[in-house]
Amino acid sequence: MSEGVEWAMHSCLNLSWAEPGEAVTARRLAAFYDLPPAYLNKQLQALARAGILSSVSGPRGGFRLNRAPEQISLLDIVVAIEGPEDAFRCEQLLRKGPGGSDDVDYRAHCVISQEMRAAELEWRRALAGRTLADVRATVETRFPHTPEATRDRFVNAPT
Amino acid sequence: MSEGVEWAMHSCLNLSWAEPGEAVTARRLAAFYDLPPAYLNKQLQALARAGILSSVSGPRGGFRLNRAPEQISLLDIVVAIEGPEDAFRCEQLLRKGPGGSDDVDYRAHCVISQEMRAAELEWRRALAGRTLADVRATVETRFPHTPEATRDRFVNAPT
DNA sequence: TTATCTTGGACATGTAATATCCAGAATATG
DNA sequence: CATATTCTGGATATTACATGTCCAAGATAA
Ligand code: SF4
Ligand code: SF4
Repeated sequence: MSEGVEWAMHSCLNLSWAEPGEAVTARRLAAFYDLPPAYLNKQLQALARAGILSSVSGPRGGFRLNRAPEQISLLDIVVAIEGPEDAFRCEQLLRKGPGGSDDVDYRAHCVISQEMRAAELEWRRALAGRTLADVRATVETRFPHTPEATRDRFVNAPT
Repeated sequence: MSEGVEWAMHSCLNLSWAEPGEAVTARRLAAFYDLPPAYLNKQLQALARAGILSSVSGPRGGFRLNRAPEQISLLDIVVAIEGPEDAFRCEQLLRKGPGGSDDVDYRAHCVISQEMRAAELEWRRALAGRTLADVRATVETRFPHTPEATRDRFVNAPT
């Protein structure tokens, strides 16, 4: 899994603590963890294309959450960055095996493929059941100062 | 996930149909799906190191299953090839965040990390619950000629 | 009008997966 | 014993992809 998923998770979480209606620059989000701004910007664009963030050009522009944190599942974020493909790659080996044919889609019949897909489905189900709001609530319970500290950092950006 | 997982799954499955006590050459296993023999050999070595296969040097040597198919879970195979690391990489971003410290292991505290780990645990649980014997039984039900065809291919190797 | 900021493409870099090769060790067979 | 076979493991090459940078164009607040 690409590192961008972790960046996206943290950026979305931080955005959920921004002042309502305020957009945050890619530069400021990157400065938060000393990440490469241009590259993080690409991840934010992907989140925007997925409808998780909305973007605003120009001065006072930046990114903000496009939905309520209750409506953003962790799976949404993962899929926005990683794409919808399964991690297990079925290259349809059976086509080259005995009695294999190019005309058959073995992904539909192959038992191995089905088992691997079933397992990934469990993974997706777990991620789909947790939202950004869940994560935010847990963090706020454990570290009550985090929302204020995050907003502070948005205002007094070091870079 | 690396392609070797798929190769390993198929090779273990094919080995489960070999004559009992008979070892199968890496070359023959590779010829099955026209895979690069030297590279597949590396995957088979990994399976052997993991105790899933046993290897025999010399003439009439090769690989065979080291345990009954009922004792080989799909997770065993995946871990043997991919390693035990989680797919989600926690780079401990919080260390560079506000109030971060190099002395703290944030993987233990971070909510994001915990959620991602919980999801992967579901994935592992699903894979650990299915064995090579399950897969083999399903294949034999759907395609009864497969065991015989596989043994045939072991004997009359094209390459 | 100007400075800011996103967009998206082009491009450079780095790293890991993929693939090949070879010398050495093990071993069945004659 | 001699030989052919096969695994072992390290070195190396190749390729694919993730990572990172840069720039020109468009949008917009002030
Ligand atoms: S058996 Fe399954 S995993 Fe293997 S090639 Fe066929 S569809 Fe793919
Ligand atoms: S919040 Fe979690 S995922 Fe992010 S850096 Fe900390 S431990 Fe890692």
